Amino acid sequence: MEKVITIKEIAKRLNISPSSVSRALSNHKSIGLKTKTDVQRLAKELNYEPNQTAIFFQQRKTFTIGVILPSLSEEFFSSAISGIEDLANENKYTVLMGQSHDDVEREKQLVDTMKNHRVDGLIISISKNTEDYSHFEAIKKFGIPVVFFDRVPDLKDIHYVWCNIISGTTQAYNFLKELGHQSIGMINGPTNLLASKERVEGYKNALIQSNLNFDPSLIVSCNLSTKDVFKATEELLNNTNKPTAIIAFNDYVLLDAAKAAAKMKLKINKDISFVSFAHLPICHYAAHPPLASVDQFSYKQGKSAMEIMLQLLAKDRNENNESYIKIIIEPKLIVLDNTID
Amino acid sequence: MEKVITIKEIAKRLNISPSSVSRALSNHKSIGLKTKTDVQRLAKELNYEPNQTAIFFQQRKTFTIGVILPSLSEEFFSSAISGIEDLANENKYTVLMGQSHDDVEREKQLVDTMKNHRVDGLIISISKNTEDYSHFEAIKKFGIPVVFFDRVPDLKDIHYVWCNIISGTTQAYNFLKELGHQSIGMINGPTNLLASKERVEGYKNALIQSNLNFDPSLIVSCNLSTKDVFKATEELLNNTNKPTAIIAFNDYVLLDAAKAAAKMKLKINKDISFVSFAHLPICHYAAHPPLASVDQFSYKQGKSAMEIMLQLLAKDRNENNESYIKIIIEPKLIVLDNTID
DNA sequence: ATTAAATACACAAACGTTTGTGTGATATTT
DNA sequence: AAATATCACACAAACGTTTGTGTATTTAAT
Repeated sequence: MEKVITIKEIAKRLNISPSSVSRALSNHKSIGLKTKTDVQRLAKELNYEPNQTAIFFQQRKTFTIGVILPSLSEEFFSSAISGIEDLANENKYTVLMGQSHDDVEREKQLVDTMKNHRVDGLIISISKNTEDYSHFEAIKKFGIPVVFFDRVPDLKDIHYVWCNIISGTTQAYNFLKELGHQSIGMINGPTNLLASKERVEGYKNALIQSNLNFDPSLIVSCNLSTKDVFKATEELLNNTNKPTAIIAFNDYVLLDAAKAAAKMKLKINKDISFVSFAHLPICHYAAHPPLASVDQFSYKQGKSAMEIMLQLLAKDRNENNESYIKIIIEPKLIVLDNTID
Repeated sequence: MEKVITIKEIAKRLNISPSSVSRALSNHKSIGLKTKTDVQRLAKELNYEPNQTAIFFQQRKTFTIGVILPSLSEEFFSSAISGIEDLANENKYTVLMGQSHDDVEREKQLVDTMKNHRVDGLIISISKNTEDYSHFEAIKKFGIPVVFFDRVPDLKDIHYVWCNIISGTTQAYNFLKELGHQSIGMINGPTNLLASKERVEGYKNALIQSNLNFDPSLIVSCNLSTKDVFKATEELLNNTNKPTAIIAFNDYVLLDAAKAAAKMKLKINKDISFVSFAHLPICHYAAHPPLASVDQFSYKQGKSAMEIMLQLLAKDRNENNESYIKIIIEPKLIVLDNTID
């Protein structure tokens, strides 16, 4: 544990002032060539490392982006954070990460921590139970820009990245319809999520396009837990208007739903077919893969969120930012090659 | 964007000194009751938030733990980081996260960033290609403790958490042997990884226990990519001493290996059986699940790494820490219930 | 030769907080 | 009543860096 080298120390050893050392290191023109090389040589020799905490403090900027998401174990989010991180790193930013685990209290506490750490910005995908948004207001008032992605609150005055679930669901529906399915069910997510609302909207849109009537019993909601998915699947399959195909909220839901269907002695892809959302790698290894999965481009969503953030960061803090940046990403239905290999 | 409230500002408004405000806020005994309540009331009213960057700087402590891992998309690591984060949060620490993507240069750069950010400690699972450890030496010299986990360099003078792969592999071998398998192959990972070396050791141990001879052709290495796994699988299955069971480096390798075997018209779990490592949830949904998977308790590994870190952080920085903490976690072979449902 | 401009540096303040020390005013002890 | 202890606060320094301003010395321009 050697003594940590500071600018002051270098200054003392060379008998010059700290300000000159600072300027020499940053190649300021007002420093003479000899002094410059002297300083730079000694700095390297002593293994000088600038104390970022001092710089952060002095510059009122931490080059840190807070990222809060529900859970990294969902591949969607781990992929999204990669998008954020990659772009962040390219721009000298680092990621301060926190998982809410869909716990509102923890989310609030994390926002608070981020605020105290003086992150330069916050990118967040909210917990599925979050309905009070005051903690975001608080951090915004503090001058820290907030960008939402994927799990976005239903508010007007926010920046966000959002995948066009409506069109994705319509695509999914039409895909199944063209395969000849007449009765198409849907296992949806928690009703308070915009993601769920838009799936319903996309579903209905497809019906309207085809001049079909809406049967509410074909859509069931669940809280995404395995148990609830099982229940939802059974409910759908026992429905009087029994679907021959189901649109699952995402790939995880699909896996459980297919399992449930198999347990009911149904042949997957024969008696009952599935389409889901996310298009995770697991689709290619699953016992019961979906016919297709709607790719929501998680990496791109993360990257886009960071793009918005960089724009906001470039802005003058005092500008009146009455405008909000919203990026809509078009999802893509990926038909899987399920030639069982 | 209101003016940010500082201690100085509060002091000015109350006509007292900043030091008194500071002490009042931290409930120092030398401050009178009236002043204390006055300060605390005004602080709340003005929405005062302590500037952590200033505190970090002043206290030479950031309450931030750097975590570098190869890739969050591997569930093993996303689970491990959850273990780290949970324990960190309980102790007022936050996680600064970075992914190396198995790129040595990026790993080095991340270590450097962490160093500059003055993280209080670094927890890392190294890239699979890392063979030069000088960047870790550098950050250690800087007084920042480093704890390794799972992907650990083969060095003596380090703190680490490590899963007893040797015993795990022996367990896996014996499990297959008791099922009657005579010729058991192994698809191993990159040879420079300790994880790979120990798998070989565990494999050999099992042989010795059973008084069997070692056939080197039954172990093939791969770089974990899908393509390489396919190649390795084919090599094993075309071997003159053809295995009836294969121990895969991990569940991802298993998925590709099973796919490769299926492509070769082999019946999984009949012509060829698998055991793997990690025991990811995907095992329960896979088209070709392994008979068993060795759980390496990733969450626990992460948590243990953070435990070591907390111990190191509690130590006096100037103590001579010639002792190194090593935690070995016993893995557990989980036999899967593959009654196809 | 005189003045102006450029060079190369030093000085000092500031960022917001914590903490050691100093100091009057009460309160307590003898 | 004098000496001492306690209280409640103010003052100042420090953490390491950046940056605006001041100032000798040198160089260039007239």
